[in-house]
Amino acid sequence: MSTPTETPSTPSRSRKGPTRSEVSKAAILEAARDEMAENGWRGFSVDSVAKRASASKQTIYRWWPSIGAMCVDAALALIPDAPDGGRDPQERITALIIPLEAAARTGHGHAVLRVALLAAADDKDAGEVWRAWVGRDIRQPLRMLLAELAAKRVIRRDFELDDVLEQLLGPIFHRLTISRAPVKEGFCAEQATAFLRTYAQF
Amino acid sequence: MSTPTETPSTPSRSRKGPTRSEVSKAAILEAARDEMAENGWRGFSVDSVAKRASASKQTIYRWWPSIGAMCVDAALALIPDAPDGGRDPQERITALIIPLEAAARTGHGHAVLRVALLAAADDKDAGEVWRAWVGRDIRQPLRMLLAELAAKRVIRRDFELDDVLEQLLGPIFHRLTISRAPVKEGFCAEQATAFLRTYAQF
Amino acid sequence: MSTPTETPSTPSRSRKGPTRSEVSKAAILEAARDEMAENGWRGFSVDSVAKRASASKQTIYRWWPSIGAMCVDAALALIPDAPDGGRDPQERITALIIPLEAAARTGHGHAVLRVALLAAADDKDAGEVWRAWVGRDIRQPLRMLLAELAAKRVIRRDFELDDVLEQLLGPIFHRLTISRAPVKEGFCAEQATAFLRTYAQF
Amino acid sequence: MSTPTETPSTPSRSRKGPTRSEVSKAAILEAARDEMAENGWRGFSVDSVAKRASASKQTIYRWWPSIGAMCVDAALALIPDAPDGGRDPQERITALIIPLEAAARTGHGHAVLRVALLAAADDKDAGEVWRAWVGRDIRQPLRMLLAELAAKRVIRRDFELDDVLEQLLGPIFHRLTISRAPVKEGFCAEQATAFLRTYAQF
DNA sequence: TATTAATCGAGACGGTACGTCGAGTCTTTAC
DNA sequence: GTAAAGACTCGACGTACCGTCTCGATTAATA
Repeated sequence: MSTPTETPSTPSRSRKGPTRSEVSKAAILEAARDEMAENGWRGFSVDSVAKRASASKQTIYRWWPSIGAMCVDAALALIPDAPDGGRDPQERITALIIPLEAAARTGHGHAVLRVALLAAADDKDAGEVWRAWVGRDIRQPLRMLLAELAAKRVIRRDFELDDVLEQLLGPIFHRLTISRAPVKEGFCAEQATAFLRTYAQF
Repeated sequence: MSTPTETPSTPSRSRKGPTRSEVSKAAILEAARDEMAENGWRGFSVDSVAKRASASKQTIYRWWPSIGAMCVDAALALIPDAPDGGRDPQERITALIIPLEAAARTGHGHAVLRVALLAAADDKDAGEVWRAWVGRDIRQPLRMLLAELAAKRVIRRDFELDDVLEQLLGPIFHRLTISRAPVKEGFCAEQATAFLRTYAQF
Repeated sequence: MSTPTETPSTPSRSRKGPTRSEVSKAAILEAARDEMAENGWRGFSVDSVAKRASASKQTIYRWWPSIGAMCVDAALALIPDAPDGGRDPQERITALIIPLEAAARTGHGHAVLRVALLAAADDKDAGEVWRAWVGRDIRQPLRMLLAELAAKRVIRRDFELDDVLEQLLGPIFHRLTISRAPVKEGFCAEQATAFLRTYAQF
Repeated sequence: MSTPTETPSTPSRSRKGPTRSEVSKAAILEAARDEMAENGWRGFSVDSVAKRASASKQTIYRWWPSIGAMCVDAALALIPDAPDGGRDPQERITALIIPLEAAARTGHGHAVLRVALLAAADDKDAGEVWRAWVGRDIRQPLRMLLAELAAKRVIRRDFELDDVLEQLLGPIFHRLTISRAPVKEGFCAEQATAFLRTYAQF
């Protein structure tokens, strides 16, 4: 996992009354994933999630700013942490995006990720949650890595970080959403290879 | 345009009653594009389109199997025909995908294409319409072109057609949907260049 | 039958083209009766009648001012002519209303009459058609008969014709519509008897 | 009034969430009466009632099994309780049915009652609601009264309760629905008189 | 220990939209 | 000229959800 929503860093617990029920939260996210996989984004409904999780709609609206944000959260919970990449440039780039491949290859992860991407593209709040996660877990480490590779003259310097991000993520997103084809093992490694060939220092 | 909806193979007026009103069809697609740009995919409503087009919902459901299919049709009408590519391999590849760039750079084309992509990813019928268009206007010509380039030893032979398609289309789709950044002029040309570098014959 | 709508008395056949198709009319009324019996008044639809009769909706609207009027026509076609009443006052009164009883006791006549009454009560045109028929076939003969009976001192003179009509017709209409109980043989005779007892000359 | 809708046999607030909004209920019935008077039965629409009452359609369907049942409820709310009849047989019979006359003579009561009767005749649920009310407020007291009068030899014994009911109610229903004539004061008293003359013990 | 504030489930509420059906009109082809 | 076929706009159907609100029950810090 990657701590998608900020847990409020345990702020001294000053309020009266009961605190947030983590068991409710988990049940809601679990139910949300099932509903996402079954009904897609437009067919997704808060009522169904609440009923399936035996939760109240109010509880959902209390903790997420929009249902799209909840969908993204539910999907992010499926994405494992990035592994250590070793020393090889291709492996280090692959390591940044392979958690997505891993999530897409487990259970209904493919469908859940698809709906999360649709939510991020269609809903303001969901988009912010998604881009915040990508920024922290992929974009920022990628920026460091590319700077290092450029300094070592492994790759050229004339690239736009966001263009690279799109070339690395675009293909897998296309596969998850439009073509819906299964994500083969090694798919992300291929993208990393393609990137290095494209930007290789000649 | 690229004749998105099939013209009926029997052009001769054989049935009795009245025929499809082309005025209505145009008004509906126009209204659909406006609604798509304004409200996104989940916020898109048939009622609004019908009202804006002064059309009946029945008329919409009569001619499209689902609202998603109509959205894809509405977007496809924005995409111009592919230009002639000349002789240069990079230009010939670019020519296949540049109509998408052109559509994304005109008026509300960016938003309309985004919603069409979301519809294609979220709705079965819409996905079929979209993939049918891609298959005819991009995938099939691309297959021919790649076979020719491989025969001339410009590119390697060990590629999967669908992987290439995803590498060419994925980045622009990501930009249209997730990052929502404007599509710069020459964006598609860059993808073609990247592809040729990746698959260059060494 | 009682010639509910005026057939134009075979007027010289001067126009071109085919004249009104009597076979169409019969099919429409037959289909209408079936639909009335199956779906009631609020559930009755012109589309269904047209489809069942293999007729065009236009044909229906061409010949009846409203669907209610058509329903009343369809029901009136079920009502036989009044029999000759003989000399007995009770029998003569019974004879005026017994056609309704007869119609209500055949096939789906009960349901058809119910819907016709609902149409007559709910639709302006239907009401006029119904009241025209009642006026000609019941009210007018009843007026003559009551005048004769009053002259012979069989009944009192202080009655309102319309009150009498309501006392004679109200019970059978109530049975057809609200209670939906079967109309027993002799039901109308009982009403006639009750009327004579009520207005008997003492 | 006569408590048309069943008060729930469990008066104690046992369930969790909110209870039925009586404000909404009153607004809906009021709006329904207006719509009934304006548009009749076939022209009556739930959408219009909801809009006029500033209520949601869902709220209507939550509490009534059908729109017809709601129409009957709306009309029953106009009918006052039966007065005390005194000792005179004619007055005691009149007292049972005079609430209908009273309702029919106030404001748009005539039209509202008409539509309620049409609903009761055309819609299963509405018919049940109507017959339940008639059974409790008219038929049952009438049965007791007639038994008493028969025991006192005021009337004959050979009558069918439902036939009597039809003779008492049929005329006023005919007037409300088919003839649409105003209900004169004393109309119900006349029916009671007619009944007593008809069934008088000779 | 009692009070109090926040949480939770359940679900009613006013609304908007769904996809279908029907009304009444109009247009086209067949006879 | 009449009829079948059926497309058209418009409006209503009964259902599903949205996001908000209210209710009784529960839970934990405060008094």
